[in-house]
Amino acid sequence: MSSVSGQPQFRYTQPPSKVLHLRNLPWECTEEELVDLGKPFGNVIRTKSNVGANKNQAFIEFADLNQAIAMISYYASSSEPAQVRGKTVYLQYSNRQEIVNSQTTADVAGNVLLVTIEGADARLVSIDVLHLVFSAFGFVHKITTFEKTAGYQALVQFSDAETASCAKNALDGRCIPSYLLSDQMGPCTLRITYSAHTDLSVKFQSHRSRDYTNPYLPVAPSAIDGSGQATVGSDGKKLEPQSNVLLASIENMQYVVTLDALHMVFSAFGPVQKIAMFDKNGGVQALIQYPDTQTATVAKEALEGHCIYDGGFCKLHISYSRHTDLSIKVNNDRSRDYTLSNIAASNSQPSILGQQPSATVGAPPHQYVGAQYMPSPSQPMVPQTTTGWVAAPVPQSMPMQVPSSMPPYGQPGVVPRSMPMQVPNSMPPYGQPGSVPYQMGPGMMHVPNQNGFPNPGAGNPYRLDRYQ
DNA sequence: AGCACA
Repeated sequence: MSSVSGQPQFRYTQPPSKVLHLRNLPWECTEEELVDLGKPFGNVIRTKSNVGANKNQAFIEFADLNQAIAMISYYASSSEPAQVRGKTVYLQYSNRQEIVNSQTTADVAGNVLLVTIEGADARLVSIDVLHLVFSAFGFVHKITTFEKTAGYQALVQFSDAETASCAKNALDGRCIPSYLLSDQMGPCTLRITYSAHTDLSVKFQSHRSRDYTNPYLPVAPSAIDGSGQATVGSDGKKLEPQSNVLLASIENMQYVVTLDALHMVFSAFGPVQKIAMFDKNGGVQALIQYPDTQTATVAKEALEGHCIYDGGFCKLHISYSRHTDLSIKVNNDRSRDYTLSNIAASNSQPSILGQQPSATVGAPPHQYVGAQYMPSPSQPMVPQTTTGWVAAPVPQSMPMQVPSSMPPYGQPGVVPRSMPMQVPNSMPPYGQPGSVPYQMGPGMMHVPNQNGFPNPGAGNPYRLDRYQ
C-alpha cells in the first residue's frame, strides 16, 4: 500500500504531535524567533534551535496538541508560508512527542569552544591561524586540534565563558578571512559550539596543540630535529630554523619607518626586547628580538607580507634571524634595548625627541609619534591608559579591525594623527552577529587587539612596564 | 528541504 506518487510516505503520514519540526531555517535563528513564529497559534513551551549538521532545523513544542495542529493547518492552506528572516520555513509534525533537552554540552556556555573547521582545505588551517583568529576576542590560553568523524576540529580555551561567548557569537558560521590563508586554499568555515572541557591538557607545543600560558612547555619531539630546532610548523610544513629574533626587511618604503613604529607593530604580539635597524642592499632591515621563539613565530606569521601603512607602503618581509640575542651597544634612533630602562641614550641627544618622521619619498603620510608617544631615552614609550590609549575615538572612516597597536593608517595628505588607533575593548572587531564580518581591505593588517588581551590597563603581561 | 541529546 505504498504511495503511488513515489514521494516518501512520511510527508503525509506524520501523526500529530505537540512538537513541530522546522527546517530551512537561517542558522542565525534564535529561540525567540521560534517562539514568535508559534505564538499566534498557542503557547510555545519549549524550543530547540540550530539542530542538524547545518544548524538549520529546529523544534518547537506547544503546550497543547491542538495548538500544534492549528499551526500546521494554518500554513497548510495559507498562501503565505511561514518565514524567518525572509526565508520560507517548512513545518511538519515531529516524530517525537516532546522536546528533550539534553543540555550536556553544546548549549552550556563554557570557556572552551569546540571548533569545527569546514572546507576542502580545512586541514591546512594552521593552529597559528586559529590562534590569530580567536585572539581577537581575548587571551587564548590553549588550543588543541584533532581529527574526528565531524572532521578537523579544535578546542580553544579562553579565560572565561564570557570571552568564549563573544568569540562564538562573532565567528560561528563565518569563514576564516582569506588573507590569513594561503592563496590556493578554498574557504574554511568555522562551526562553533561550547565544549564541556574547562581546562585542556597540553603536554607539548606541537603541530596539534599549544599552551600559550606556558611558553616554556617543551616542544614535541616530533617537531624537533637534531640541532634542537623545530623543523615542522603547526601546519606540518617544513620550517626554516626558527629563532626568537626576526629579520624584517621593508619593501616599498615610501615613508620612513622608525624604530618606534617597528616597536609598536611588533609589540602587538609580545614583549619586544631589542630592535636593531640597519641598511642593507639599499633598503632598510631590522632585527627584532622577542624573549621566545613562539612569540616570534606568531609575529612572523601575522605580519609577513603585510604593510605598515595602507596603500601597499612599507611592506614587511620577515624571516628568522640566526641571532638569538642582539648586542645593542647604544640606544639611539636605530637600535634600542627595551629591557634596560635606565640606560643613557647615546650622547644623550635630545634631538630625537623633537625629530619628525621624514619621508624618504614625498611627504610623510602623517606623524604617528605624538607627544605622549615620544620616545624618551629613560622611558621607552608605553601606551598609558591615562594618555588617551583607551579614550582615543575610532573615526567612522576607519575599519573597526584596525589593529590597536598599529600606527594609524592614512593616505598621503591625510591630516596627521597623533595617537595610535584603539579598538574599543568591549567590542570584538568582527561586528555584531548578522553583520558582514571581515570587512578589512586587502593589505591591511589584522592582528589581535591588545595582543590578545582585552584590557590594556589590567593584567596585560605584554605591557612594557611589567618587565622594564 | 526531511528529526535532536552524535
